[in-house]
Amino acid sequence: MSSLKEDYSLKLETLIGIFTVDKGKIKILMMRKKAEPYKGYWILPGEMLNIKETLEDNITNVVCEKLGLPTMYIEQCYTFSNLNRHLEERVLATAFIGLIDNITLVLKKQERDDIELEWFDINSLPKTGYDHDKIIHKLIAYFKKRIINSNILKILFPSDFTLPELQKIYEQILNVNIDRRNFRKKLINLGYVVDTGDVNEGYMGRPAKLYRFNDELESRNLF
Amino acid sequence: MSSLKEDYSLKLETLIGIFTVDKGKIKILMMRKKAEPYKGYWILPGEMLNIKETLEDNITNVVCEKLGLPTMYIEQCYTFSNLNRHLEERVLATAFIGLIDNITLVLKKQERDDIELEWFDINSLPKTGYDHDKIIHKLIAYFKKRIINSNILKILFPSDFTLPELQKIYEQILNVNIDRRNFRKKLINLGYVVDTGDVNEGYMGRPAKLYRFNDELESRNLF
DNA sequence: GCAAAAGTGTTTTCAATACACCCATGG
DNA sequence: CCATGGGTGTATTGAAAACACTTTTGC
Repeated sequence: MSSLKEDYSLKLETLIGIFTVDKGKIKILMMRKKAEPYKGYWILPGEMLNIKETLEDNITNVVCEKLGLPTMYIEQCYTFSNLNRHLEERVLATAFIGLIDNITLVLKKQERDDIELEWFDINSLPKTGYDHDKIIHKLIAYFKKRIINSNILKILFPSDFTLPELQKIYEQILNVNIDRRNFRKKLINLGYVVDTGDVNEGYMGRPAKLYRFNDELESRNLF
Repeated sequence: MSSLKEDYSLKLETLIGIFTVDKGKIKILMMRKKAEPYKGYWILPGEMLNIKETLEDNITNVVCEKLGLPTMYIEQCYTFSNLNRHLEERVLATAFIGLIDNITLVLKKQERDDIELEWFDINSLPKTGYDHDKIIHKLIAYFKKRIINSNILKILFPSDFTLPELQKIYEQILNVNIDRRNFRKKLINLGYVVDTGDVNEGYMGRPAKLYRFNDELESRNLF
């Protein structure tokens, strides 16, 4: 009977794909594994779930304590339960996405010696350990879907972004080209973005006007 | 050290909210609990996850073996990890939605003595055990969101449904009234539904034409 | 013939699309 | 002055929304 009871005893880890936007590119944060197995491979940050904490507390702790990042917007995405995820024991994984804007990220920047972190463009991912490749792709698909059918893009674009920047992100996510004039017309005429009156100087070409999202508008699908 | 190891050992159960549409109403299947705790209360069907199975295998098994229902469309929704979900031990729960059309359901109908099942209108739910009330509401919200931004409504409406039926579901989900003429125009003109040529006789009033979804059309948000 | 429920058409408004030239800055 | 990148306007098409009367059946 005690072996039967043992049959229901599992381990569960958390994993998080943290996304940001930098110079028109969507990036995800990965961590380099320092020990075997998969030494030198890149993995998603995460931690084994302790019996005394919730998944959400655990992942918040991973973000703030382990990674040294600011508190950020987090959503649960999926729980992976393949039998052979880990080599020695049965470990399930609940995966999250986290969103942080690049400005906050740079302000908070604090290097840590004990972990090696790097931001990868979601179109050129490194060699990953475990089943993280599969998980990352699910997280990216989830991220894209959420950008399209919610207004969480606001989180990645705090005040003072340019419309060409925003357009690049939509083009990557929808995998289409958008006409610049029609894009501007849509966002401005429908009241989604508001001109701040400032411009983005110091780059090549004509300076771009800076905008912010209009928080008073209810969310709806733009594309 | 062995107590530290114990700290990461958890139990995880599956739960499923099975949805169907019957006479223009959205229903969810619940099970009456036969033993303490929460004896006599209604709960979502589910099962403790065994160390040797995946979540998906487990929940498929719950549907087919435990409930005696046909194989159906299932999606994972969320993993709940509150500390006090169960009274005695720590049990997490991964919740799923299942969709089945009423025709298939009636054909497969097989009564079982050992479990008491009942379909509840999602607007008049019974008294539930554990934290299932919270879980059901999350499942309903997820279900509604998926109906809106995917084409899974097709699963609930196999060939030969009427447009007034379909409209009622949209009205419940969107919580708005839709003009009958505009509704028909949209679905028919955009090619989403196809007239089968048959009509729905034997009810009060003028018989309704029967339609089926056009499978060749790619999914998009209709509302 | 009446109650119940379903079917139908027109007009107006607004968003979607397609498309080409000018403007402001840095070097 | 030129290269780079950003900003702007118009015309056409198609869908969204508003709106009231007629048709078919069961009883």
